[in-house]
Amino acid sequence: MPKSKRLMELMMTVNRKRRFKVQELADEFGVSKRTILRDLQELSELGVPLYSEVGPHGGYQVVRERVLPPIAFTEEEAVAMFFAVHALRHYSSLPFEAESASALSKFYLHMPGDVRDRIDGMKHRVDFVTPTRRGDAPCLSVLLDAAVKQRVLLIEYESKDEEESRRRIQPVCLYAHNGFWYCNAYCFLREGFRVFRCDRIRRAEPDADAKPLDLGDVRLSRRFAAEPREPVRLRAELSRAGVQRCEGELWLAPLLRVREDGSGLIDGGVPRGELPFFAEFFIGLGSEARLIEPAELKTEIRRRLAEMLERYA
Amino acid sequence: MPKSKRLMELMMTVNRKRRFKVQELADEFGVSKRTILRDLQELSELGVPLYSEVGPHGGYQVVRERVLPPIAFTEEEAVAMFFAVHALRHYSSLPFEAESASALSKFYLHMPGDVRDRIDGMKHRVDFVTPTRRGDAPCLSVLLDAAVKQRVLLIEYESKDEEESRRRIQPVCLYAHNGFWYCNAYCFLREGFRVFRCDRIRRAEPDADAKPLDLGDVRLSRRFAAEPREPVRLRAELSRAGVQRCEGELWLAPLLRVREDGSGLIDGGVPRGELPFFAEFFIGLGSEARLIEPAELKTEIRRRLAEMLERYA
DNA sequence: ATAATGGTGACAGAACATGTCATCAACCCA
DNA sequence: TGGGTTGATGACATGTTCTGTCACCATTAT
Repeated sequence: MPKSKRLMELMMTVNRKRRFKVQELADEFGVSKRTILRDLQELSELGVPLYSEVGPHGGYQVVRERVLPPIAFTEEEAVAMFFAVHALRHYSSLPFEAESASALSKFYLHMPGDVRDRIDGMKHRVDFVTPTRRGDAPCLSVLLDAAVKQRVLLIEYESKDEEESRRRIQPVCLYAHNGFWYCNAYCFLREGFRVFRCDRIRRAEPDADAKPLDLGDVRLSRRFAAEPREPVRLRAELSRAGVQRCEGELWLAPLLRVREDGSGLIDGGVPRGELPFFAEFFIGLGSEARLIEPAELKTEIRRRLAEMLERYA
Repeated sequence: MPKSKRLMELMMTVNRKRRFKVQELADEFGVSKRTILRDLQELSELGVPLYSEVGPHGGYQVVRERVLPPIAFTEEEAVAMFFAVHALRHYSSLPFEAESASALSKFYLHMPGDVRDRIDGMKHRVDFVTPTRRGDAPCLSVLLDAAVKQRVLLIEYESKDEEESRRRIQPVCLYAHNGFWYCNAYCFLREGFRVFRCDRIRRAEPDADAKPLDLGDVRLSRRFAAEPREPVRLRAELSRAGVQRCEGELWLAPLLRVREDGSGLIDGGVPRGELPFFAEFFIGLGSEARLIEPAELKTEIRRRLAEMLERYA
């Protein structure tokens, strides 16, 4: 086998088995220990973070992150990666922030000057508008990791009404909406699914003792929702423009039905406690929505409208 | 020079000068033509898209995109790239869509199985909510390109009121907001800066004849705005919650002032034609905003509130 | 102490890369 | 048409690099 190919395969092998001995690889590749040693040194020079210990039970290790074999990207692909990461820059906290930065700087370093200019030019010409929020969400990575691996976390949460509580949760998924990060999770304290705002989670750490539930295929599906307490049936007709505005609201998705002609309707149970919120929401929709029930929501809306009329008198 | 190094340098050289002859490179690297030919063949096999023509004035070319020298990424960096691109998936049209996809598939191919699993797991666990809109914006790449290079485009635009028009524009910047793409541009027809919704731009092609203006440092700055026709002074007080909601609205940014305590005010000129829109907006803000002037906006708001009261009676 | 492990240097021989040459095939231009 | 330019390919001797072997050192767990 030519040396170049061997180096590639060596890199892959080394990444697969994170610990190994020189003799092992020598046998595997059918070359001498000496050659493997020389190869490993070259890999080191190429950036693979190798670490070795002598003595019995010693051996080589790939330290920290494993490395992918070198990949040749086209300039356009590199630009696309810049674009994608650039698009997210308004999110104050993101998982993988450091990693994106280091990946981009690798691209940047290997790029000829004119492509750099192109990218620098683009940075000022394109943007994704997202409301910038003050709140940092320091625990995002922990939450995401727990969601992927389905582990239980012990968190300190400061809820809307500023009560602080400690509870065990098992994250299901994370989503960013309107500048905030939210986490859908099973809450062992409330014994049901709840949504947490990530910037209100002060601390989060894995709870190794707690047994995770089998949440099977509960995932990102938007139909995921807590069973409301004291449910009230909400029904409303939406014009086409009304549908468009409602489609942007994640929490509304389970209730929303869109007809072929673009109009639609809202139908489903909502917790009675949320009625004030819905009042505001329907006022915002103006004449794009026609509320059918519940009557008490109509009353609330009338009350607010009257109040506003007075303010604007 | 060892062969491996020579191949690297050859790749860079070949990328710099997009057209070259074998003899040139042979002289430059101090090896024979035969060797260069063999090397070029290897580069080809490594994925560099080379194309050659025989005969006088023939020679080699790097076809289509140029290729970066192979870069070794860590697994975490690859995952970060997946994350960034995944975040954008709800945008139905994006510049560099194809390129992102091909870059990701390169990462994916070179990844050991467990990382693939991790990424596949993550895909269902994290999301960025953006309203999905129906309208495609087929011309995004052209617009972005024109913005970066400051070229004039000839576009067919279908404005709100469904009039179709052809006009020359010089794009300044692009931004995505709330699921739609917008393009700030100087409009030669209206002789001023205008904002175009990209999905309403049916066609766009470079107009080589037209002389671009020197728009110098007009860039993404949010303060960029057309001088309103028939300006009317708009003033309003905002509570803290009101400020938070207004911060999400790009078009409002030039008028918005935030105080230290989190409250704020809106102050500035707006076109009279936009008043109906503002009426709706202020109704949506409910009691989080207190409108000071203009009086005619107050009247309009009262009218709408009364109308809604009637609807909800 | 002993054995297991990594690390280094020297050197002959094996494997590979290179240069030279010959030949062919397109293609342009006069 | 013919001569010049350029790429493409094969053969082979030669030169360079890579590899295996061996000898030896250093470190450390048992």
